[in-house]
Amino acid sequence: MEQENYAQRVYDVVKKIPSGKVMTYGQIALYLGNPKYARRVARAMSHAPAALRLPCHRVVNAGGGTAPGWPEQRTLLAGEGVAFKENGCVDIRKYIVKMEDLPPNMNE
DNA sequence: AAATTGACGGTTA
DNA sequence: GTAACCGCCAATT
Repeated sequence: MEQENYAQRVYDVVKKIPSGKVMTYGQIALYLGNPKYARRVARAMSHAPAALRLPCHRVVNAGGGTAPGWPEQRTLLAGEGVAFKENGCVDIRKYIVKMEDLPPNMNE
């Protein structure tokens, strides 16, 4: 199970997401060099150990929809200052942040 | 080895 | 602007 190396990259990026901002799985996947690895990132998050303190609550899908089975994610984001639409989706248009805006990765 | 599922994305209708 | 379909990759059964 060495593939977790990829998940590690995801964790590293997610860890750098600033408060009050959000990122999409596709954006992270693209950053890792694979535009269609969105699902892989999602799966990695589901397996993401809480010990890593990953702010996975700042990670949402392309539609700004929060993770199913994890309703408190919205509460966490709300605590970060992120606004939500009536449909329960995050205003990614306003809170999305690019990895270019994140601190430099000194892993590669 | 094959089939099914899943914290998804993008395109077409 | 919303709804539905297909496509992608990996892990699990």
